[in-house]
Amino acid sequence: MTLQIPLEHSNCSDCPIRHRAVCAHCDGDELAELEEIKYYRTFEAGQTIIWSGDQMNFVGSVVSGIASLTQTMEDGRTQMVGLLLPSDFVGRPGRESAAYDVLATTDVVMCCFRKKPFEELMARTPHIAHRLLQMTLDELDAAREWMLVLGRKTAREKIASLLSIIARRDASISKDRRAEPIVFDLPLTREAMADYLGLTLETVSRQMSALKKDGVILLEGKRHVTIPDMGRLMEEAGDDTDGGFLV
Amino acid sequence: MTLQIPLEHSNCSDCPIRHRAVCAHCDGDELAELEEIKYYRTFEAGQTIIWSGDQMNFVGSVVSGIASLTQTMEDGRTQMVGLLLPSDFVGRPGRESAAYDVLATTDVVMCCFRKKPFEELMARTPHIAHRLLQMTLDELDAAREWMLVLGRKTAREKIASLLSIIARRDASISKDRRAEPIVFDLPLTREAMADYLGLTLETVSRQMSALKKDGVILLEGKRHVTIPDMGRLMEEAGDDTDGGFLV
DNA sequence: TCACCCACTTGATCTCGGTCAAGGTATCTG
DNA sequence: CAGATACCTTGACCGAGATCAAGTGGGTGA
Repeated sequence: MTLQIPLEHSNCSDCPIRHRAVCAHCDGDELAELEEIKYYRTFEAGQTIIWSGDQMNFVGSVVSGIASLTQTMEDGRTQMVGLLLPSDFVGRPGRESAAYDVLATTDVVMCCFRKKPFEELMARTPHIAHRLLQMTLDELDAAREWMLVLGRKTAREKIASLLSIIARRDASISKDRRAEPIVFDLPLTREAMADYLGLTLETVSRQMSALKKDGVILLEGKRHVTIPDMGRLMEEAGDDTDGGFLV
Repeated sequence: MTLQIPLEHSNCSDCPIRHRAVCAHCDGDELAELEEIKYYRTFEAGQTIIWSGDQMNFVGSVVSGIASLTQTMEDGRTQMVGLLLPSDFVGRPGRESAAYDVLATTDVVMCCFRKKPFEELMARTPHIAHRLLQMTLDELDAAREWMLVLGRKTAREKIASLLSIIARRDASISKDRRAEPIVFDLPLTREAMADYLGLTLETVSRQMSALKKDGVILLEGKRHVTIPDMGRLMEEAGDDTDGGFLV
């Protein structure tokens, strides 16, 4: 999903974008400049961070918590079009207004930069622009993989795909040994999963139960997931078995 | 979908990317350099232009014809994840291999640039990098709009959405008067439409017939479409009535 | 002119996931 | 502790779209 900074690198700063955009080619002036235009904001679970169509006066990245980009039709049908995990970037340099609602799915801390100065810095600093292009291309890849999920996969495959995406992101942070079970807490409600996958929450619930019954996943409570065999999960997702690990 | 250069500007050159990437801030040296690394390739309808996973040694843009980015699962289910119309850009600066199959839906002429020199030029030329970032953001927006279509719209709404996207692109090239009927030839087979929308070709056919019966569209033969009332079509698509024209 | 092909249409039937409805469980509050 | 609330599960039923199966029509080549 979108973008990710290995957390062990965040000692570079408590703000991921500094590492991603700047530290790779560290430059004291740029760091100082970023520091000046930087500020933090916190949001509670369920709060709307940005309304679609609003003027956007900042860009930034998620420090902790989960946010989502969602689109809503007049009759209330909603589709999540982006999932923002810690270290993901928010905002569109060069665009004045937001294209989607950004919702805090859990409590969220964001590190923000005032947009105008950030853009000016970007214009003067080729490697920041380059970094941003790479990040955007990553997001585009993620969106397109997601389109295959939405358009062609069954409900069971959709759930397996989502679990494997989350598991992969979690696992790659801690370790990439493939054989051992992967354990994590689901950061999404059943409803958020449904909005992600184009399903209803009832179907999500049923398929979670089915995957549990079949031993593909283990569930403790409603959110704590153990994946005993990642290969098995990826078969269920309809991906080739180890594609995700080779990316 | 994706990107578009008004065709009346193409007198700047027969190759769209020169206009998009360069001419806005014309510079003789850059133009000469692009000219050197440029070449044309033609493909027949049905041919695969690029295989997913292949080494990509060029970037470029579509001069004429329609190409599509598609993903295929092992069992043959396929989903189109990008539709490339004339003037759209192909390729991922900074990536070595292709992420999707690129198929020629009709006969296609591409204008290509050898990738290595193009990237070098890009590194030296901020406004090309900037242009590319804007194009990629546009594609990301298109992909996310498409995700709403795939995840939450009914078959009828999906067809109406596709027709309105194609009509809008066609219409904006010639004129943007809203009241008059819009006429165009569908560049896609029913099967390609199905792959675009996550449907079967039978469902596409049925919904086309239904829209015709209800007077939302007029059909002469199988491909020639007239849209008497664009607002009506957009209502059927579930979009707000004039959103598309305000973009 | 006929045979063939390809893209498309239409019909009959089936099925997956949506809808509606009832319960369950954990946490918080008065 | 009772009641409220938010989140989740499960069951019964239904319908939109998939699947399977003919059939149509226009274009091409022998």
